[in-house]
Amino acid sequence: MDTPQKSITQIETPVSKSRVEDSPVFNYINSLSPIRPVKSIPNPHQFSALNFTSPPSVFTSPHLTSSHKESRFFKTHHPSPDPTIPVQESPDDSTSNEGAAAEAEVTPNFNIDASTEMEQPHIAKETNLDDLPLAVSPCGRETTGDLSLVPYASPPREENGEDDTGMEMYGNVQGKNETPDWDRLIADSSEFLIFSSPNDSEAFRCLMMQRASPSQAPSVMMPTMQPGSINEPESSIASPYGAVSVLHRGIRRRCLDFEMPGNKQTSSENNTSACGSSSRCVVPSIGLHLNALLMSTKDCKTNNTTHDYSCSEKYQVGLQGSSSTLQETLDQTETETRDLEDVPVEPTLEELHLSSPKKKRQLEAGEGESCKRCNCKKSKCLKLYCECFAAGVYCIEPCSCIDCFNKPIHEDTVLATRKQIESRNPLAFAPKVIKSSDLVLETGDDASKTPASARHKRGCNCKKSNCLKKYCECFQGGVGCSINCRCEGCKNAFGRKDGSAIVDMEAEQEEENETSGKNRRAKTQENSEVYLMRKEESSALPATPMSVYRQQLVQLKNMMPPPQSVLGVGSSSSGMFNSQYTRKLEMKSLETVAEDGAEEMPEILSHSSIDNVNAVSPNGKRVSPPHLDSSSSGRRSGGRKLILQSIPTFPSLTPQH
DNA sequence: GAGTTTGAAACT
DNA sequence: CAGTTTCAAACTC
Repeated sequence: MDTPQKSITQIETPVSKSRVEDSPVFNYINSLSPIRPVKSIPNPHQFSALNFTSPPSVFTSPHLTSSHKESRFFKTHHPSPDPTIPVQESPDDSTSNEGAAAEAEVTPNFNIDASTEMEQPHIAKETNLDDLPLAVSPCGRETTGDLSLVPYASPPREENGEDDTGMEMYGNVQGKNETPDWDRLIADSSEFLIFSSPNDSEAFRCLMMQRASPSQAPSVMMPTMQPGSINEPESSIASPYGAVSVLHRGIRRRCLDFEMPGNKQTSSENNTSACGSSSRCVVPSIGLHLNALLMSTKDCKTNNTTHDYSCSEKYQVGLQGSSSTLQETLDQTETETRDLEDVPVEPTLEELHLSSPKKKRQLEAGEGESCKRCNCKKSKCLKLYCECFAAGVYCIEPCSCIDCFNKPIHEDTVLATRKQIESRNPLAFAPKVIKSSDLVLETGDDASKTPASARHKRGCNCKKSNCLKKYCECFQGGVGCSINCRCEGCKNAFGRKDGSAIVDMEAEQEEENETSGKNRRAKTQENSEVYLMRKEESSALPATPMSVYRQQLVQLKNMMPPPQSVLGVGSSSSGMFNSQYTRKLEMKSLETVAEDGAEEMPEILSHSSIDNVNAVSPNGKRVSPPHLDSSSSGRRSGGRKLILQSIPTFPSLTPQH
């Protein structure tokens, strides 16, 4: 509004002056004076570009650092939004209409430029700012690299707007209005700033776009979003920054992605629909999604109407963003995969979620007892003795614990205790079962040498159970014993310490011999479950959530779904992923990827290779290719194949629907 | 459901 | 790091 007036005035002014003074010199001067700004403008643009490339101090300060580093925690997101908002708001405030218009105008130009630079022309089609750069996002992961950058974002704009259109515009403006240009410039600059500094904004938007796409968003978004109703503001705000983090880290990205979309576009829809329709309202919270998931799945199942929400809310302890992410990712992935593949994989969800021993127990006990949980009496549920606590979940009604402090009410205590425990043992809450590839990286080759690809983190110490009962964590986790184990008389059906085959017939026979008919039968089931669990776990741990979950889903689908579900002992822990642990895994995964040359293939392969002892190289470094495994063990072959298939499909997951 | 067994977690 | 104690799950009856 102001700008037009100003421009008019300015334009007129020179004329009036010229009339008054008539002297050509004055005219020139006057004319020049207005021109100056115009000329200056181009410079400023460049300047701005430069400045923007390196996030301007003003803008930068707010979003910048925190976003990346804190990406894990949703909380982090909060700060970010503020910066962006103010920037955008400022223009809007001054000229709400103009600001919007300016953005709209800018974007198109930007799009064009972006398209050229970004290489994605189609993006331009999308009118929304978010869409433009983000459109690139489809790239999703790769986007990170591309988007990365601040530099990128800023320059394009400058070039685009300023060089071609921008200059022209300004030129035109000069003729018409000078001031308006400034306003635009400011607005543009603000936008630039926003985009550039956070870069993520683009990525974020990409994510948003992908997720947001009406078709997709709902399913995926739902879980995260729902809680959003409560957290909406946060999520929405956080999203952008989250996006950044997301870009950098797959897991978080997705989380962020999911969040993001919900926030912006579908938030309203999703929120309502999600929360309302899907019972699941996962608390945005932070962590302990596993439980939430578990709870949600089970409890929800038991009580359809029920509030997953309550469950999730109750149960999830905001321990770690990463973990939460995983969980969310799982849910989302599941939903997505379902949608995509149309295969009814209901069991999958359960299975996935059931990873924790508790769940197993629950299942074993019967679904009626679905909520059965810990029974702590002296630990106050603040020690790893407590399965709930160990799983990062709050205790709930079904728990028969006494003097329980593992409740939302005592969140502070829980977190503090958790921290303490983590300080003592950073991996205390990490999944107990780790896939061999990871182990290889971590421990060296030993682990890999052992029969199963997945291994217990620390190894068991069984002396009387022969690693044939759930007393044994390895057995419970469905993984074979490894060199790390100090067990005596190991007869682990999934793989002996000495390296015997995992689920070999021999092992089964031995088990059979040892166990009575009933027990045997139960065991076989158990084993199968454990087996599946183990796979899931092993895969899940290191791999990015998406890939893992995908694999799991595929496996589950293909593999005859065990009656109940695979309870992943490790899964519980997996839910707990520590940030550190997650980092490690990520790092490892990256390494593996580098080796293999494929991003997620390595992980998958490793997972697939679980069964093959032989597959593992003597060094234990790399696992043999999946096909070998398939040939080796008939049972799993299906799973492996599936896994392989899953890999390719993986990428598609995000965007679809 | 009570009691026993077991091995991890915690402590020293 | 090793030994001991504590703890709660797993198991048995």
